[in-house]
Amino acid sequence: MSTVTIKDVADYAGVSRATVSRVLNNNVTVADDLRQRVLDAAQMLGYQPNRAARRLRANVSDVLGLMISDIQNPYFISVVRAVEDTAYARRMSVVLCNTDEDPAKQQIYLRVMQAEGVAGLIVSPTHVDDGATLRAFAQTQIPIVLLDRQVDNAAFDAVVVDNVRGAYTAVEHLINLGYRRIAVIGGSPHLTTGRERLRGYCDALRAANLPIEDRLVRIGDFKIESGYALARELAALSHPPRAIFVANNLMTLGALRALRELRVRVPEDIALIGFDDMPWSGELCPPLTAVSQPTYELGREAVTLLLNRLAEPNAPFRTVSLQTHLIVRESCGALLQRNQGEESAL
Amino acid sequence: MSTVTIKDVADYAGVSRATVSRVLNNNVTVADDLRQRVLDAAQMLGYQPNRAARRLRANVSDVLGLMISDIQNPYFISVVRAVEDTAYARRMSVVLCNTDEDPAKQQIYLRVMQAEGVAGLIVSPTHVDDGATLRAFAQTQIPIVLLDRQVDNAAFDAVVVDNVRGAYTAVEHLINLGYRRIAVIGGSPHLTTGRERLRGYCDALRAANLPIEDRLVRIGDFKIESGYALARELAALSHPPRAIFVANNLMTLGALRALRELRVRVPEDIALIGFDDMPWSGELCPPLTAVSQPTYELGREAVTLLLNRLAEPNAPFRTVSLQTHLIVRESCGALLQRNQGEESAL
DNA sequence: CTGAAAGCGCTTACAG
DNA sequence: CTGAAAGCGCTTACAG
Repeated sequence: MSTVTIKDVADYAGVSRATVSRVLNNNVTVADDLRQRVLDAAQMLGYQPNRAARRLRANVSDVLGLMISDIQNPYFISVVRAVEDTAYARRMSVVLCNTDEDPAKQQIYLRVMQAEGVAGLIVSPTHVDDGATLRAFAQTQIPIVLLDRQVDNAAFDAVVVDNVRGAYTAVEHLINLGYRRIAVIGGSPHLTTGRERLRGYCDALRAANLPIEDRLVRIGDFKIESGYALARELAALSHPPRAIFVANNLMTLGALRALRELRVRVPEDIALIGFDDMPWSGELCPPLTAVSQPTYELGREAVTLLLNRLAEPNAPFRTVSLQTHLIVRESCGALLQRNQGEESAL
Repeated sequence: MSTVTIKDVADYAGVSRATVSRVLNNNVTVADDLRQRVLDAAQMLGYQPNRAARRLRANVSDVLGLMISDIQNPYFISVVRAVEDTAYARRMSVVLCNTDEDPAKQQIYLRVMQAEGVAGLIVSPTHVDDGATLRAFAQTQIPIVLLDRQVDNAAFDAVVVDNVRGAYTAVEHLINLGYRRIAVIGGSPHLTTGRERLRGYCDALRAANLPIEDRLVRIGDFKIESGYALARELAALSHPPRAIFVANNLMTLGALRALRELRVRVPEDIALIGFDDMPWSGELCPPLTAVSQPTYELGREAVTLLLNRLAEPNAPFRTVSLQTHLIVRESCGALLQRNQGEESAL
């Protein structure tokens, strides 16, 4: 298994290195017997073309860059898995980095990716203002596809979810259940996901002619701790909400912890719906009603967009928007037995 | 941001390309003024050495391969995060792949990693019998460090956890709580983790002079579904166990789901302790008592071992074994109020 | 259809 | 201490 090069294969097959290369990248016609000899030799010797050399010479790369903004988030895990699977099927590798929601780190990684010679980049940007940075990077001719979040003032291929509608549906569900005082724990306002899910919340209240109360609108940063802190604040209100819509999975986990500690019963005292489903959402306490994103499809679609872009560099940019769906379990109170009188008090 | 090469820097600084290279890899003395000119020029032009070229020529690589056996498992997420962080601090990138517990896929990825020219490899092997495969790979001079699992008949650097002791502690805890009929849902017997955690279970029972009952020993495959199926089987026994030790996080989640569906109360009817803690284990239903692994340290230590190996290729192989600790919450029944009479019936 | 040769962007003996 | 040159393993015009 010590390194066998194209020269070894050429010698073994009795042809030139050019011919070996041609056969293996089969873009051009090679006589059948030569082709066969080369294939046999490569097989025999266990030849594996050196990717670094290939990349250097041909400006052709088999590696995909994946820049995730928070690798601890279960949401992204599923995406990573999908990207990995899809890349594997195309015989590409993926180099992964975690920008940790930090624009500076993202900037550094962008340069690493360039130096690494990736064929293309899938990135969940750290900020709506990353447009300029990303556009500058795109000058290198390395295509970018945005994942999960969009960016202002710049056009890229993107795959996202219909956040407004997802949030709307969740809040509407609470309203239909009879809740009137519904709070929101929103996500980062410098992220499109944060903005859009908040919009969905507001739209749903307005559509039901319900007031939007300032004190019931709390903005966090999509991390566990902020969900925890904000849920505590809401529960401590003199006139606390009867339901909360939480804009992502991590904050939902934080909120659940806070309410547990406070001995606030979910859903009896306060109902909860979270954005993002997780494989174990049904085992949480209580089983979580959640807006489920098609994470696997998101990742797969991102790779597809990237590959299409590589094939057609000048095609118009395309945004693929996928729908979410609500999974109703117990935290929203849908299973609660209540009488009419009680309902009007929610 | 279009590509600037070493030639551009050399021209700009008025030196040869060799000098630029020397300054940037500062292994050799260069006159201070030249050095400064080069540094300025590089800074000025935003020079980023082409990694593919570097790898090709110098056989020096800045990329670490990370081969994970199940990227969906929250356990590995934390490890990935640690590896990523640590690599980043050393200015290295990581190329990730998911072998999906499949030896064939692992084999393919091994070749990809070689072609990719990684500096070294961190791998959680798919099977104790992967020794031969990995040893063959090691012929390429690319060092390997094993993570989480060991392999038979082959020596590598490795970072693992004391599984026997971790499992022992968990089962001992159950025994101390008064449980006598304790079942186990074990992991894959072709993995050292599966074997060792089972051993810990057996050791603890023996130490307490408790019998090991065949029907209370169920072996799964570390996936959710097997935890689910096996928990159902145990609960359906004519004389079901009063406590279960589950050998990993995913199977624990499956067991929780099964018991919920069966309306078996945890811990009142059957107590549960799982191997592996998760950030949201406290929010599960009920809050989970678990054997916590120092996942972040595991990942960090793996990178350290790899870097040491790169620096000293002939040092003796080293296995770093980290300790786990038990986090007591509610699923084990520690918080249950019981009287003496009841205890003797467990 | 096939081979000899140039060259991708680096690093590193080899001279001086 | 510094530069000219060779060469890492490929691919791709350029001839034939």
